[in-house]
Formats: sequence, C-alpha cells, structure tokens
Amino acid sequence: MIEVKFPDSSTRSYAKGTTVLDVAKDISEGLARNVLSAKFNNQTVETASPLQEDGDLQLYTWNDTPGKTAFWHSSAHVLAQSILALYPEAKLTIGPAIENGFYYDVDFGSESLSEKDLVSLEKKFIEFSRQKFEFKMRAASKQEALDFYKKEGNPYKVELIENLEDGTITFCDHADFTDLCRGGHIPNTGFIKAIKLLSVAGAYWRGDEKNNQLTRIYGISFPKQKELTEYIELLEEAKKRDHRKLGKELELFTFSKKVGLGLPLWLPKGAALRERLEDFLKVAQKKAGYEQVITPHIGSKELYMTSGHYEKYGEDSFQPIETPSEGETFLLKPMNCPHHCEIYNSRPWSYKELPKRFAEFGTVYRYEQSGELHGLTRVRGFTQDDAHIFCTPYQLDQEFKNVIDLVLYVFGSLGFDNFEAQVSIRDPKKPEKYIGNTKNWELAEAAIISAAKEKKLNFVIEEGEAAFYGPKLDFMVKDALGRKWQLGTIQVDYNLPERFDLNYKGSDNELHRPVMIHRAPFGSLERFVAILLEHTGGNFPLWLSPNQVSILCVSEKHEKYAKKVLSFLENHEIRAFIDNRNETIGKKIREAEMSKVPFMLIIGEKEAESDNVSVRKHHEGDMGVMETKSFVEIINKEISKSISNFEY
RNA sequence: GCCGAUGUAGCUCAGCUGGCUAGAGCAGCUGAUUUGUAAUCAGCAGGUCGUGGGUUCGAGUCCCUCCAUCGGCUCCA
Repeated sequence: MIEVKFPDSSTRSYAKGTTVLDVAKDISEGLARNVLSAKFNNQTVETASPLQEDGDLQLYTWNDTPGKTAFWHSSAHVLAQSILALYPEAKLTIGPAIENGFYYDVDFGSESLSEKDLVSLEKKFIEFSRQKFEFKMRAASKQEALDFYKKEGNPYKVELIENLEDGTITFCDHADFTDLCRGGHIPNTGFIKAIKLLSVAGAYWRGDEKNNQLTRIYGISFPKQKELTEYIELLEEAKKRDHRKLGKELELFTFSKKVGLGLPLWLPKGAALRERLEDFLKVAQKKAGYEQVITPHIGSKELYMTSGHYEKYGEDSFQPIETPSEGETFLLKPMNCPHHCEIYNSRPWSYKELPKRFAEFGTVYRYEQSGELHGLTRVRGFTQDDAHIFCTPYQLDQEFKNVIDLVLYVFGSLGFDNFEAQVSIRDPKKPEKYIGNTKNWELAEAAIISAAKEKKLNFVIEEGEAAFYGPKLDFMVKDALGRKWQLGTIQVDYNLPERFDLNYKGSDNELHRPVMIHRAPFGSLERFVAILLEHTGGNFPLWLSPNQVSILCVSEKHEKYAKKVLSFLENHEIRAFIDNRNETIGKKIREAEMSKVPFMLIIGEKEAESDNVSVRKHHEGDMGVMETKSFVEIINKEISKSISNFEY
C-alpha cells in the first residue's frame, strides 16, 4: 500500500500501482471526469500514471493553469497528427502550450500554408479528437529516438534529441501518431470539444533569423463549444480597445505616409493629454530633486563613437547627416544619454554636489525594421521621459530605490497595478553582445536585484535581455490583447561614465568615477499613451481628460449663458468646451457620450433663468440641476480623488 | 527584414462565379427647423476601387510587381 497526501493535507491509502485517474475516481466520479493533469511529488505525471510510492498528489482541472497547459499541450499533439494526415511530407518541429492556447512549428518544405487551409485542419482535428485516443507515454533510448526520426527524415527532431541526455527521452503515442515529448497530457483526445486555429505565421527554427523559417500554426481549444464562442467574443471586445482605433476616434493622433512611417502626429487633443502627463511627471520629479535640461535633436558622429552606440547600431539606424563642411557628420539622436553625459562634463563636480539628476522629455529617432512598426507602441520617432542620475557608488542603492518609488507612483496614479517587473541581465553565453568589464556588470546586476528585492517587487529575471551597456529593471504592462510591452525602465550603467571620462572630486581630494542611472517611468510618451488607451478604453482619469466638460446648449439662444458658465469653469482650471451647433440636444448628448467626455452640462431656458447647470455624467446619465459652483466642487473632488501627490 | 492575411468616398462597410455612368450609412456642405438628456428633415457634393504592369472585346472583380496596414517571427540603444 502507498499513502497519498492531498493539498488539503488529507491522506488516503491505495494499492501500489493505482493510477492517478483511479485516485480521482475514488474521490468522486465528477472529479474523475474533469481531471486533466496531475503533479505527484511536484513532478508532472500522466493521469494514467501508476503511483508507486508515498507522496503528495495534486489534481488539476480546466480551472487550474496546469490543467489548461496539459489540455493545450495535448491539443498540439492532435494538431500535429492532423497536419501529418493532410500533409504527409511536413516535418514537425516543436509545439508547446502557451498562455492562451498552443502552436506547432512545421516545415512544409516548398509547400506554403495559408489561413484558408486551417479550416480543413480544424475538421481533421475534430475528427481525431472525437475518437478519444488515449495518450500513452513511452521511454526510448537516445539511439532508438534518433533512428526513428532519421528514418522519417526529420532533421529538426534529430537536432532536438542530440541535445538530450540518454535515459531522459520519452515519446507520446496516441492513435498511430508518435511525438517526442516530455509528458503532461489529458487522458484522451475526447476532452477537446472545440478548436479554433487562429493564424499562420512564419517563425525561425530555434528563434534564430539565420535558420530556416518554419510555418507556425496558432490555435486554441476548449472542453466546451460555449467557451470557444466566449473566447472569440473576448477577442472582439479587446479589438474595440485597440489604441489605434481609439486614437482615431478620439482624435488623439494620426500618421501620414508623406511625413514618414512610424512618425506619429499628435492632434490637439492628444497633445493636450500628453502635456498633462508631462506636467504631472515634472511636478513629481521636481520634488524628487531632478533638474530639467534641454538638448538638441542631433549630435556629432563622434559623440556616438564615444558612447559605443555608433558601433552597435550605426549601420541599422537613420544614416548620418552630412553638412557643407567636408567630413562633418551628425546623427539624429537615438537616445539622450550621451548629451546628458556632456552636460555633466561641462564643469567639475564635488562629491558634495552629487547626485545630479538631469531630466529631459527627449525626442529620439530609431530606424525600427518596417515589420516592427505598431501604432504608437513601436515607432521611429518618440519622446522618452528620460533622466540620467550621476551619483557616487555609495549613493547608487538609495538612488535606485528612489527611482523605483517614482515609477510605482506613476504607475499607481494611472491605474497600472497589473505590471510585471523584469530584471534583464546579460546572456553569459554571448559576451560579445556587451561592452564593459565583468566586474562592473556583476556590480550593476547585484545592485538591481537587491533594490528590487528590498522594494518587494514581484520580479522575474530574464537572461540575455540586458541593454548592451548594462542591466535593466523593466516594468512590463499588457495591452488589450495580452501582449507585454516595456513601459518604465531603470538601468544601471558603469560604462558610459568610463567612456565619457566622467568624474567627481571625492572627500579624499582624488578624482572618482560616478555611476549613472538611466531611467524613464513612462518609457516613452507614445507607448505609454497607447497602453493607457487600451487599459481605459479611452475613459481617461478625469485629471487627464483632454476635455473634462462639454457645455451643450439646448438651442443657439443659450450661447450667452453657456459662455458665462465656460469662463466660470475655466477660472477654476477646468477644461471645457461649448457645443452650440444647430442640432438637437439629443444629438449633442449622443456625440458627447461617444467622445467619452466625463461631464456634460445641459444649458437651456431653465438653467439660464435660474443661473444653474444641468449635469450629466458620462455613461451614468442625468445627475440633476445644481449651481455651477456646486458642480465645480463635485468635479474638483473627483479630480483630486483620481490623483495623489508624490511623497518624497 | 521574413511568413500569412487585408487594402473600394474622411470613417464603417456592400459590390455573387469579370459585363452598361461603382452603392449605402455616418461625417461634410446648403436650406428648413431653435430643439430638454444617446441620431430632426430635405437637397447637394464626395471615389482614376493602394501603386505599377499584364491577361481579356471588357478588370473593383483574374495574374504578377511594389507600397501600406493587420496577426506573428526576428529585432528593440
């Protein structure tokens, strides 16, 4: 007999060799019908696995992440089976479960697959899944595994197996289909009731541009048809929050082919919004001891030779600007740090004066690959809310933590509570990607990790994601479709101070090297506004709304009183706008609602006579008649509710 | 840059398997109306169907090139 312990600490005894599914059945028939996956002693096991020893057992259903993972992983097997059934010459590579669904990367050789072909694959998929094939794991020696795929003529699987240890290799069989697999399946294919193959995309083998490009098929599957329908509806809803769509509807920004790809044009309302954000950050930064600086949009090539950026990005960027003067070249600035280094270098510093914190809303230009451009989130000209802190090594830790506080304040004020902190460090296998000595890298990485820990950030460490000159702490936020974007970033840099020969006089009367922190809480105004739009659906916090109040005249006769109300609001720093067009009040309300103005004031005969306003709140409706003064109180109260002051 | 999809008026879309002057709603303009909490009525104007080429008696519709956009990959100082 063996003893099985459950997450609630209860235990039951079973005969040795009892399967996971049998245990589930013993608990309840319902559970047995729904169990998709399990962990035994913290190892993923099959539901058909016999238990041979005492241990902890966790059973997972569709409501658990591991349950979904097993479901989608198993779906990838069925997809692969369907692909081979319709395209026998296809070479399978890898097919994992992802956050929402799964994919399979396939080499179709000279054949090309298009989205139209997905329909027949879906049909095949359902045909197979209905047959309730059981998934069965089987161990194989490295030689057997290699022979199998060599015989099939699949170089990808051969390459995968060559990198595996003999004795750890397993296959999964279902029906007549076999795949190299680590395990973690649902009991049989019959659990998959609904499937949608979402898209076809190119993907490089092992993620390397130099390798063959494979065809990636994305899909998602569900245990119930209804859940698939709901998922598709969810995607439709998310599309409505697309910042590109909202940006157009709310007249915030636009693009022009004539101006150039990826070069956003901010319309008046968008510019107002952006300036609000800048002012908001300036206030907080002033409190935190930053000083604004202003630098030009170009810099000599020599500047970027010194910084190392030219060597790294010169070829792939906007090309140098020549002048009438022979041999004189400038570059559009792709970042602000070299300019700020030269500001620091403009005079000698004493340790008593540090840290120096130079801030600038600096517009930079980067030649992103054409396939990378994406609305406002990936552009070729954008403005960073940049600042560079020059401090002594002893001040680094405190400065870094202060910046974390500032970023958290910014995110908190705008409702981004669902971010992920990411510590990006070197890829130790590719030292050629980075500049600077190992000791400084180690110092910088340690400084970031300890600050993140001390600030109790819930962070992940990503190897190989560092900038070429230093490690970073990035704040990642998801867009409407769940794609992660880097917004805030804080970077520790020992390299630029070296390259620009920055120094300060220490208490020992010797010159010392300062440490530099690069940081941008928004990241870029463009991307930040984009993500903010997707999060709020265009319903911005009141303090940010480009237009806070629309004054709607019942008829053109009431314009005079409307103007009086407008100037009263403006005197109280409220942004308002009069709509006195020759249209019905119903139409004006409708348009104000659609443009998401937070408040509407209806001005007619009654209001003009009694010196009142009739208030309507966006999405909520009529709030009744009141004195203009009381309305100002209400709106100011709401504004102060939606924003707090930065405490430093 | 690579793979796949898409590209018709300012916007959202219709236009079947190629066939007469390419349609609608909204927005715009003109006029009437002076309006009470999500669309007043009427009229007018607006498109070399992304670009260039080809097939055809005939192309918005079929084929090719390029461009842009969208979904991915790669990249992201």
